[in-house]
Amino acid sequence: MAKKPNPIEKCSCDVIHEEVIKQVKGKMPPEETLYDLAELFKVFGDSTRIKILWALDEAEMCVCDIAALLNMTQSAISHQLRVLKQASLVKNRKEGKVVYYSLDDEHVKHIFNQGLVHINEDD
Amino acid sequence: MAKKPNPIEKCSCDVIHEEVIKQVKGKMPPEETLYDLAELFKVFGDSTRIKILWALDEAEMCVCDIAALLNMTQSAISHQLRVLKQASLVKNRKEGKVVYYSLDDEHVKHIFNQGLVHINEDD
DNA sequence: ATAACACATGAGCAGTCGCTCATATGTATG
DNA sequence: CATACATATGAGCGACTGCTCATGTGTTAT
Repeated sequence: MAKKPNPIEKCSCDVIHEEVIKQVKGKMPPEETLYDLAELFKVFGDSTRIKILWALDEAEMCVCDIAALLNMTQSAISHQLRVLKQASLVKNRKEGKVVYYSLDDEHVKHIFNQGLVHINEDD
Repeated sequence: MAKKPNPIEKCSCDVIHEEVIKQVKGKMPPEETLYDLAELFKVFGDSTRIKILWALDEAEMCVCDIAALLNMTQSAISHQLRVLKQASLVKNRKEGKVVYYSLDDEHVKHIFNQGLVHINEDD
């Protein structure tokens, strides 16, 4: 088998299964979709935010309540709520001085549950 | 209303809804579960790993194939495959010099799909 | 207006992450 | 044996993250 010059820049090794690569490449979703997906999971990738989301799934709460529940500073919670809001995962309503947060997506629990299924497998 | 000393250390503000906090606290899963869940989503929170998982869902591939497909170095891919394997998301089999990777969890696509549902909502 | 309070936000810092580069490991081949 | 090749891995670097601390904003009460 004659050695061909590697057609792909960054990979120093020879391409072994060109057909497979071509086939898979055709089935991959657009870059942007995969990027957005990663960005979403990045938001879930922090235990503080997971706790906040889990708590808000149980009840609407104000910033101070969440801070007390998780035994963290108001500032830390506020920063995280900002991240969650930018990801369209939580919404808020204002009542005087108090801002109440709640979930803005009914899929959050579904995503959590799928994750738990993986965790609870024996490995 | 008499001001009570704040019973919780880290929160400087008054607890406004003690009943709600107590109720939600009772329904929260154990710390460790929420931490593990965050650790799992942290693995999904990188577009390179998302691409690898998506590709492996289409076909079993060797390290070199994946590197070529994603136009990245073999080293970068190898490092990421290590992370994915530690998370029990991929498995591998060795055939001579070549190591073939494939998905080790049929739930991966379900988790992705739930994420996509969120992304595709209007916001 | 002044004070008190709930919350938001910017700066800064320690820790983490994902890559590159060099090199090590392991396997087939001459 | 030496060589070539597929992969793994450690060190190191720049970028990012999640917190703290100080302060700003907006609302209510006196």
